[in-house]
Amino acid sequence: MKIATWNINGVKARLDNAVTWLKEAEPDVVCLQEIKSVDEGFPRGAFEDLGYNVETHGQKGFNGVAILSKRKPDEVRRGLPGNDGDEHARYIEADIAGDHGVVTVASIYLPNGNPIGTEKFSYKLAWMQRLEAHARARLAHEMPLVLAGDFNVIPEPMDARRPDAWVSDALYQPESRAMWRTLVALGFTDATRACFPLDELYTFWDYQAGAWQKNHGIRIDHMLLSPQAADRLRASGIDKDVRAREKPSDHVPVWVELGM
DNA sequence: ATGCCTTGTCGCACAAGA
Repeated sequence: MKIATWNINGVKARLDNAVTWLKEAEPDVVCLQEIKSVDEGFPRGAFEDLGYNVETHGQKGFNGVAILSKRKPDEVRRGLPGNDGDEHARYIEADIAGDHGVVTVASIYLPNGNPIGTEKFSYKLAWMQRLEAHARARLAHEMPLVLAGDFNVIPEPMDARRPDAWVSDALYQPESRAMWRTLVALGFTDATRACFPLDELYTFWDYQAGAWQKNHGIRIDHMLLSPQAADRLRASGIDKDVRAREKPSDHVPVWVELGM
């Protein structure tokens, strides 16, 4: 089973790009972030024509997440538990059957948190604490679980071409990175890094200042595998070439192949 | 130091992104 995640930065603006990539990559499950659409406005027909079931958790104008799945999910849950007053659409998870068991897949759009020192940064850290609590509860089931998405965290210096350029950024703050480590230490495997321990891996290049041309990238899109999912890890990759196409997202797809 | 681009919005500039 191939599972992918991609922050597409606007599903309507990226529709042609997304269809092209889906036909090439042929993932069984796709987690999307920043769909920037309400549920009713999501162009579901274009994805259904490719054989996908479409589950969205959208909102107007910004944020919004979705899960596309070749097999119809057994169950779908929307929103990250822990704060009923949180209006941001940043979390959706689905139980999806493979040929050998069920995997729970979450599409995550973790808050950016900039600028630091504001309520945006405290919202990010609070959201990460809620994610940790939810992940801890899910791990207790001891089932295959994949947390996939735009985590908006640069885990290590090697995950940025120019780490010094990010020292004042919410993505690279000690608190953000510590929360990331706490989450991973619950028992997750960072799939892409596990497959390529020493490689230069980036998933985002800013639109501005020629970041792509200068390879001024960062790795912030991640796939965390529970022990039961990690046992089945066959391969992982980053579809970097998507960034060089016409009208690209500033993020590129990341994927894992699980033997299930 | 700031903006650099891009998307979406009851657009005609601005918020949000990272």
